[in-house]
Amino acid sequence: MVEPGDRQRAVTVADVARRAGVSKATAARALGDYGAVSDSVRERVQAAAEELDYRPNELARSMNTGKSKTIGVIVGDIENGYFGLAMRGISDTAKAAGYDVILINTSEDVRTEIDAVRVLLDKRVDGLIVAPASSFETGHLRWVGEAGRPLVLLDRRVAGLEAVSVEVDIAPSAGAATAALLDAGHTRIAFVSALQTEGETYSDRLELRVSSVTDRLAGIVGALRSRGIEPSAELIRFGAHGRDRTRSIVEDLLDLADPPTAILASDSLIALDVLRTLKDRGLRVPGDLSFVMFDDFEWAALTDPPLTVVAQPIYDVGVAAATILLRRLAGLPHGDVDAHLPATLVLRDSVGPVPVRA
Amino acid sequence: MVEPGDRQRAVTVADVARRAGVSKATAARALGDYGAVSDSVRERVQAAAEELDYRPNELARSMNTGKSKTIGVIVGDIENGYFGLAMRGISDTAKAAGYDVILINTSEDVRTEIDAVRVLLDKRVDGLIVAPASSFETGHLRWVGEAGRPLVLLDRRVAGLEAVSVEVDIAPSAGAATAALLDAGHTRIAFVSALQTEGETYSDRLELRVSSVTDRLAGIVGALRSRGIEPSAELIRFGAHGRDRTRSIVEDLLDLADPPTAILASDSLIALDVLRTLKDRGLRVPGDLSFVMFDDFEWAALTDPPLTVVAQPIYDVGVAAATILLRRLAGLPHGDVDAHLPATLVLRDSVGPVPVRA
DNA sequence: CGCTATGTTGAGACCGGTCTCATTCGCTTG
DNA sequence: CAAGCGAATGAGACCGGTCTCAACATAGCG
Repeated sequence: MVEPGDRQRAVTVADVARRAGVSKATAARALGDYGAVSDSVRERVQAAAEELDYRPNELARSMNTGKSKTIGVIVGDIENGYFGLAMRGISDTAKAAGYDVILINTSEDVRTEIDAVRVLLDKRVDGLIVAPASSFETGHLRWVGEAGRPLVLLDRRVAGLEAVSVEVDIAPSAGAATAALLDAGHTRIAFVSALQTEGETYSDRLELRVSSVTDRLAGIVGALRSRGIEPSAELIRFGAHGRDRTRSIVEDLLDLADPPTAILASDSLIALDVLRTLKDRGLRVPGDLSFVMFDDFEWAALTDPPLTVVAQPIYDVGVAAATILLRRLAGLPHGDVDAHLPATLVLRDSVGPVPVRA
Repeated sequence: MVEPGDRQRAVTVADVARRAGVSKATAARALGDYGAVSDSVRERVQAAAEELDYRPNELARSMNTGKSKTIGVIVGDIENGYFGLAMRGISDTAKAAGYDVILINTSEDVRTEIDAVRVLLDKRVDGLIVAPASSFETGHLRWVGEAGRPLVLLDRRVAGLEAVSVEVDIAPSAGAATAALLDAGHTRIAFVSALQTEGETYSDRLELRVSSVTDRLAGIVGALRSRGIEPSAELIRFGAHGRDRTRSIVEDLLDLADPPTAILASDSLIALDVLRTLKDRGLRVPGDLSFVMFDDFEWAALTDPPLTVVAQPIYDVGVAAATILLRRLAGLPHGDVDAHLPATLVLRDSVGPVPVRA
């Protein structure tokens, strides 16, 4: 069936037209069903296309329609179940609308993100979904609008940018998680995040690069203060990216003169490393330390002990982001307002009473 | 800086050429640094490009170079940590070589996979990495070669296809896991896989659609037979995709007249559902049942009990697949032979002695 | 001083589609 | 029966790059 020669040159409309005995323009019309074509010609052209196994070159098509039927997605780390699930939501939604997805991973590095935006724009994606690594350095995000393409922010918002963001309304649940800890008698509550800051420790003035972390902290600090507890800078830690760094932060926390009796982990990757460190130190949860993780995955109910978590509707965040982008691409109304999905506190067994000091 | 008018029309080489006072051809040469251009002109053109903030249209470039600097990846489910990690390996490797990645998810559905191949080929990706949903229905995989593009198979092989595959050499470890179970005294060992078969139960004649499952089974059956145990069809179960189906399979297994005393889960998604079902039934691992999971993730060491697993170098599989593809694209030698990466059995606490029958 | 080798440059074809415009044809209508 | 109209079709421009080829300039050489 397939001759060795086939593989080189692709079949074009011109080939189909020649075979059907019509002009290129007519063949294109019959194939793309636009304009007027007589039934007989249409059939003849379609038959020719069939015989030649014609496949349109989407690149060429994109070039003069200006549309590529592709959306770009830029995230910090697909390996993180959070983005994996969101990606799935985006991907499913996009596919249903006939769009494809180009994924770029930034490792939460702004430089990489800048390159990614450039590349995707150069490739003429129709729109972009970005989980920005920084809400400060956002010049490249502006390029998207300047190129006339819609942008939807995932999980994080950026002030002063004409882009809709889809976020999880995490502060209330962060507050609820903290309240649960407070109710159990904890007052020394630590928070560990992967976010990189410029070596600064927490204070009211500290502005964070990532809104989703800011929100977590706002919820936690709010709950603390409502019980008259002033957040302690030594218990709020950033820079826990990678196993080693997380480990040393946790070690550091445990070696404090007045160590925390509870830890909140900003995401599941950190949570795993924190738990592993605790385990290595022979500390039991919740016997020696209480623990809460942001994000819920199926394994969180199967750990020892099952983890109390702040569950986020991540898949739906992806779906919402893609839906808004797709609506904008279709010229449909989309509310033009940031979307907020609710998070919920799921109580399991990793929160317990404060241990009696030895 | 940015006028409202900017956003519509993109700056082209022609614009840059006009501004620099040279021809389009010369401007293109200066920008793409090919051909010969005098230093003065080069500088002038580059300055003009800078001022106009010129960005090349990659679509146009791709169209006549025939290269898109993009590779397509088709997997069953990115949500599955297995593919998530492999994707990360592919993505990292591709990016380092200046390639982008288009990802399509098939939900292990062959029809979707066929469409995906078509779409990606139409988009003129330079090469494809596919984890084929079926080793029987492979006509569409042939298209890739017919279109003159390299194809690398991920995790699964397909007979009679001119494509290199990158796999994990899983049979030996599957055998070792089974042997560990046998050593602990188990003889009723069940295997649960998500693979869809045509309603058939296991027999020697049953041919499976996915080689990685075939290999797991080969290792298991081999170990069993070497101890004189004939595999029992009622203990080898397929179709465990989705929580409900997995649950009913496990329930079914447990309700057998002679139920298994150990279960091997073909991947982490299934493992989670199996464990949850056991937990709901009030069964303890390894007290009541021993358990082994294929794939290792950080949480597997933190469950109750820590899981004995067959660890696979998944990230490296992704890296290897991308590396081979990239080498073929660069016209470099790549060995042209399937790559096999080793798996290892990691003993933790989910395997114990056979419980004494009540 | 004439001739060739080398380096620069511009004009324009080309990739494979889409789309505008002019032309031709058949049919209706006064 | 001629004018008028819409449908069908072909020719060719266009998208924004790459690349070939010819023209031209300068320099080196005998």
